[in-house]
Amino acid sequence: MAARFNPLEADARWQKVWEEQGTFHASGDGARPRAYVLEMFPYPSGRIHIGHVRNYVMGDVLARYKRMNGFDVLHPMGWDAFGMPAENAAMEKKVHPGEWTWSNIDTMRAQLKLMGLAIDWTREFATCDPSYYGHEQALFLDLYEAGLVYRKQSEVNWDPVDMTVLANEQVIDGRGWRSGAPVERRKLSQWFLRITDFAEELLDGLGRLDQWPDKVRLMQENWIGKSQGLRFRFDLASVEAKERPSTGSGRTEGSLEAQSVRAEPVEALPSSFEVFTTRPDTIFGASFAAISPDHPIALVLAKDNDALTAFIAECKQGGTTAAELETAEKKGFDTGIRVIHPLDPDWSLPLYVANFVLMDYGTGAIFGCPAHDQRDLDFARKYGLAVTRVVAPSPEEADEPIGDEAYSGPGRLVNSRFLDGLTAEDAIREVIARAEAEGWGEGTTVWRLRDWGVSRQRYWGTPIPIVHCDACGPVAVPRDQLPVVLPEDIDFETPGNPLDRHPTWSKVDCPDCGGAARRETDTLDTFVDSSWYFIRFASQPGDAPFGRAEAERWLPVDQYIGGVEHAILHLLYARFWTRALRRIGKLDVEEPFRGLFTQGMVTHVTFQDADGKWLTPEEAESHSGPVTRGRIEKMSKSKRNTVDPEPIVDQYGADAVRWFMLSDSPPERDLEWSEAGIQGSWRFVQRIWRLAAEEAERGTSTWLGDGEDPAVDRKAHRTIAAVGANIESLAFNKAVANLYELTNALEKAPASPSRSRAVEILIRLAAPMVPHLAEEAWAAMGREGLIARAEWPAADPALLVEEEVTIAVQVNGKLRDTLTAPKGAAREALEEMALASEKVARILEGKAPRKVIVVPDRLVNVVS
RNA sequence: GCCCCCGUGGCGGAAUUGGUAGACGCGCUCGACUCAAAAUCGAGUUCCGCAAGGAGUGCCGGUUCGACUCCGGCCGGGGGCACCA
Repeated sequence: MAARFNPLEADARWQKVWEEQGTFHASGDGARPRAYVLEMFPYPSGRIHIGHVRNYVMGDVLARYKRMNGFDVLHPMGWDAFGMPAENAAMEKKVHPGEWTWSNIDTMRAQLKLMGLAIDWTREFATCDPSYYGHEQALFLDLYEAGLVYRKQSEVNWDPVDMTVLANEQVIDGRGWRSGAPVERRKLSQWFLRITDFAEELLDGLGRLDQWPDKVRLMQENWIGKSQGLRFRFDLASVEAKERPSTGSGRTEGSLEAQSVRAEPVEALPSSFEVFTTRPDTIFGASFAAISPDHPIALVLAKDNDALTAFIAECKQGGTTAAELETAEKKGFDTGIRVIHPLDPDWSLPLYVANFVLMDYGTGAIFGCPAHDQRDLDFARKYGLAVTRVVAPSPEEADEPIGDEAYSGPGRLVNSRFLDGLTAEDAIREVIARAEAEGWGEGTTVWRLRDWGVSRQRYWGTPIPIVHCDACGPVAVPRDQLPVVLPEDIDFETPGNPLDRHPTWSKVDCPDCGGAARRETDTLDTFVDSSWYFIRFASQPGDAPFGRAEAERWLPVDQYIGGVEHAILHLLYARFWTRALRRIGKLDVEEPFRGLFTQGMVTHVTFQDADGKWLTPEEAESHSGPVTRGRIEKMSKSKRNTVDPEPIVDQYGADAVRWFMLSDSPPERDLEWSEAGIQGSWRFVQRIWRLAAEEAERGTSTWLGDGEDPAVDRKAHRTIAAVGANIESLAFNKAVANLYELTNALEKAPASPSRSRAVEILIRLAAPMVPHLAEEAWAAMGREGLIARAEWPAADPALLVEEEVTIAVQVNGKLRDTLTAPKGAAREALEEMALASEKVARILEGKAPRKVIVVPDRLVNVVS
């Protein structure tokens, strides 16, 4: 038997055996319980980097562990293959996005296979394949027919020079990334999915996802953003230099819906509009009302008001991101109109158009209470509006002036007429009750969540299966004409969507009337692709997106693993899509992912030369000029600090790389890459090998040694329990430490049958992490079959029980001594032993302790 | 700006979730083996101190017999913010 494990030879050999034997095929025959382990599928960006390896190795350990525990494991792999980088490559390298993508897939598949992942490759697919996206188009039409898809105007980033839509990522400091022109917001008619119809159940469902990290559930909860509040009506009081429309009525009591002017464009100025507030208690602190620049009233007023038109145009500058909108300077335009306070007909407030009021949230209109909202306060100070305190933490502070900071804390109402003295909560209820009784408003729920805009003005995505006909409007592409396939002959010479410019692709006959019509040239958001791929992995018939019964047997995914950066969008969209399929009767699965684990990034040092040019670590080492060692950052192509696993695997073998990825850093936290670590892992792989080789040479059928070694037995069985528990909770770094401890103990232990058994246990426990080594050792020790299919050892409960425990002896909470006691010793006995300690006696100086706290099997704390 | 997370030796981290802080690994030091090196093995390694002892989990304060753990306030770093995936 070789003195060293040689991965360069062994890795490929075992990978071939696994492949030939179909070791990792999910059978789905129902003979064993099922487990579905899934890592977020990769975008084929070029080559695998070490961050991918970390992600897939984690899932792999769990998948192999589950298989050893008797599960029929589904552990698939595919490619999230549509996206912008392929189009960028097309522009820069003059290569077709498809060609670029498929070639990346080939490279990355080969690289992943080098890692020895226990994947069922028979289920692999790429989302850019018509055999995938055609089914996606069918699902889109299902949702369309169910009324869950609609079209509306929505804003995009517009590059006025390149005349093209920009992704948020393509807007750098408010400018187009290629043209450098200041970006504007422009309205476009786009397709939306009604995720807001599911807001309540998506929020509700979070409560039952008990195998999700709390922080992800909290983030989704905040994202969905349920707010209770009051929606109420402001009547317009006067319109300066403008005749007020005489109508004013037409509304019926209590029917605010009929009165709503929220989204509908209007021709003439209405007599009233609605605002929404979560703080109706502060209504007597109101000092202004404000509407969004997109509000119908603003648009009507702008028709013959050039200054307002200019102001609205000014508000359109800049991109669409929340960060940009919210950090923009708060600006307002006084319309000259005044609105009547709902609780006092003699009190009127100025009406502003303000850039910070979002048309998408609530009613697109607000009332401002500067004393208790920081944004309103800033606005009031800027425009010289009144600031009246209406909530005070104590009666003495009722007239305490508000400085630069709004008061958002608790307290009771002041300066608020009939509300004075009430708590804020009671005042909220009181105002809502009064509004409802008097008919000027009603308590309501609003959501921060907006509908999901899925239109993208890009080529490399799933074509939206709709035809636009002048006579019939938007018409669904008939099912028998799916998939709508992307044209191959396209050009990326000019910016914008090549589908738009294609001479023939979009020209089709209307499926309804047969007249000349035009294909939708927008493609679907790539988040749609990733919202159902896990269903397709479970079941992939040729003639349907999935087979319902088969998919329902595998789903939900038992353990989903991926980057925390997907905590909101991808995970929320996938949850929505799954629920939408349930609602339309296609798939009876409530939640797609039962268990979720969000892992940290792999980081690495960065280097720059004197000119600020980024250098790879290798370049930095051999660079002639001065080199600055930069921050440790997330691996990215642009910072040139990515680490390609392939040369490292070539040098150390897959197992050392796998082991290193699992060591040290807790998986949910970032891991800093270092070569020093990988050498340690290499050494460990060899240490296990030496133990196995030694036992193999000794020959386990004729175990030598001087009999049993109970300490080794106990250590081995405690390790079984600990490693199992730690793998199940994905605490791989702790499982690694457990295996190090066992290895250390076995290296020191003299030969014995116990030790021989323990070495075999060690090999089995390590198998999910270092599978090639484990197979090699398994074979060398003369075991039958593959260790990949061997059983996980069972821990003997009798060997897990401790007989003696070390008790900490504290005086006033400080450790002064320790003592050894039998497990389960009585409190009195422990107290007596502790007080007998010389060290304790010395500190007590003969005085009697005031109190003694005993925690059985743990500690005694003497309080003096 | 808003939401979320993280902060422990020279470094990565552990601590049964309020009960002996620093398991395990990396690095380093000393020693063994070697002509030498690599590999391997042994001992040591939070800080101050010869020691006794003292200090110590980003900072300040609080709760508790007892706080890395809970609470309040700060500082620093990271992720997400709806067209990056």
